[in-house]
Amino acid sequence: MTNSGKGAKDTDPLKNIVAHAKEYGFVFPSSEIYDGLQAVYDYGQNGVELKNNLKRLWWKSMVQLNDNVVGVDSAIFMHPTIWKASGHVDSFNDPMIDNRDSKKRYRADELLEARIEELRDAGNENEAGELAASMGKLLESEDLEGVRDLIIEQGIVCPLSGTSNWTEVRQFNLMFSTHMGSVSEDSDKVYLRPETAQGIFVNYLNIQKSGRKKIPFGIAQIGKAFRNEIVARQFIFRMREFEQMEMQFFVRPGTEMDWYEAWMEKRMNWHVAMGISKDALRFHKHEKLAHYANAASDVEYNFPFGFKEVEGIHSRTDFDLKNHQEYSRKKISYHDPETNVSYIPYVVETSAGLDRLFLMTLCEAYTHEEVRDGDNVKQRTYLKFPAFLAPNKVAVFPLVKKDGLPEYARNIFNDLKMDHQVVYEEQAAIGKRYTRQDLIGTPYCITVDHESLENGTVTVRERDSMAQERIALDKIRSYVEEKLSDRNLLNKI
RNA sequence: GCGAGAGUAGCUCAGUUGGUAGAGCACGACCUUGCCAAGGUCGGGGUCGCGAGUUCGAAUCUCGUCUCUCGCUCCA
Repeated sequence: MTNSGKGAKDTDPLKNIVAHAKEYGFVFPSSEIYDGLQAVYDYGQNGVELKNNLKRLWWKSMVQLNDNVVGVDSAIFMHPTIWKASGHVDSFNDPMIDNRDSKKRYRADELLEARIEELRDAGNENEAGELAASMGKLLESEDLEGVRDLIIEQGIVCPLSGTSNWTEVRQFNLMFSTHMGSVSEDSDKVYLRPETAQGIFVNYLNIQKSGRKKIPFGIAQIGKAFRNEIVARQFIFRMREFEQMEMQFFVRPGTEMDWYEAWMEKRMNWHVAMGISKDALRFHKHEKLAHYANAASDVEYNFPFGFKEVEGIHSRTDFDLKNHQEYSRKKISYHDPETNVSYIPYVVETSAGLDRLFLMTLCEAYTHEEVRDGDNVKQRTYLKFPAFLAPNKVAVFPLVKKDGLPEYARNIFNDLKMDHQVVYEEQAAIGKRYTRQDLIGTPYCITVDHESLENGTVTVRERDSMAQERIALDKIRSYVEEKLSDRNLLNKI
């Protein structure tokens, strides 16, 4: 059935995955009955389970299994000055203007800057100064119409089309803002955080002191962040509201490159442990570094639309803590008992996009293959999640809906659901029920048949191989426990 | 935001030159079968993305609008 329909659907794997995600309760467009909201998505009944499992395994790997990493959960609203200290206020606000003929978009201030440079080169120092002054004034007062008038007045043309057929100037503010308090005034303006990292930095002192942490140590956080992207596309890859899983590791200056390398390796191992094939993963080293970093690499996954970033490992130096010390005027230095020296710690960050990990997991799991059944060739679609990530761990079926099999199966279901996310189903033929579970990636199906009533055994059917084995009733709980364990995998990271 | 394409049932799609909607699958009930989506009977579900206009009459023509896809653009 998946192969019917338009050719375009078959040649675009992402389309199949998006359709599958919606049809089987993983991801829905937000507010869909109101025609949706661009670049916002909701996680459905199966999606939320998968997402929670990813969070749990990240947290376990980062916090529970690292003696020197602790967690935090900071608020989304933060003091507005934090975003000045972090550099977001300056670099997330740009006035943009489009040329209608070339369809090219430019930063309005950069067009004027270029003009000022021209004037300077031509020796018109006075004119250049005047222009710079009026531009500064207009930008300061956010007079965007004035900026446009100035561009036209200066006869600035698009280098491509050579025309001055400009649209109006629009302010692209990548941070969402709202007002705190019921009276809207500029002084009450607060932002929805564009990253979770700052919530860690501003709590550094609290945690270091209350937890008596010694460097090196890390603080981990999972939480929502918001960016008003100009264009948000590619399903849940780039959303306006997204969830980050970040860890900031505080180290002695000069040791940051060792930690940077160590965390790169650890994080890559984690992705592999989550069932992602090594061939589909790679590091991308940043050549052009952001203002805060002295080294940066991305973990990239080979999505249907190419290798794209899923996690960044950045050496952030002391940029953030130093700026917070300056803006807050609170001393943020650490006295190192080993070296007897005080310093502002350096930071190595691991920053994963949870929604991107979700999409990566889904892409990796989505399997469509042809299965021989005698002379027939059948299509089979299933989600090959590792068992510990699957939304539902086990499905319990009675082979038929009579002869006391449903009651027997329900007892097993009621027992297993105390420890795991388990589903029970008795509708439709057994084969159809197996297929339904394949489509949402349930790794094990337990079926109660007539033999169960006689000798107290049930069949366990494994999703990928479709192979069945008989298990005694009193062994089921430990059997499932062992199959779902992440112990051996996380141990190796 | 610009350009191009698209929007009919949960999904995939029909719907002929305008005459107020169909199929398959899915879903529900009952019967039958009983280990890999394929039996039978019956049934629920759509103001054809939304809003105007033309017309006696619009899923179909026109305009606007929203959403999606692709390409530009942007991307800590």
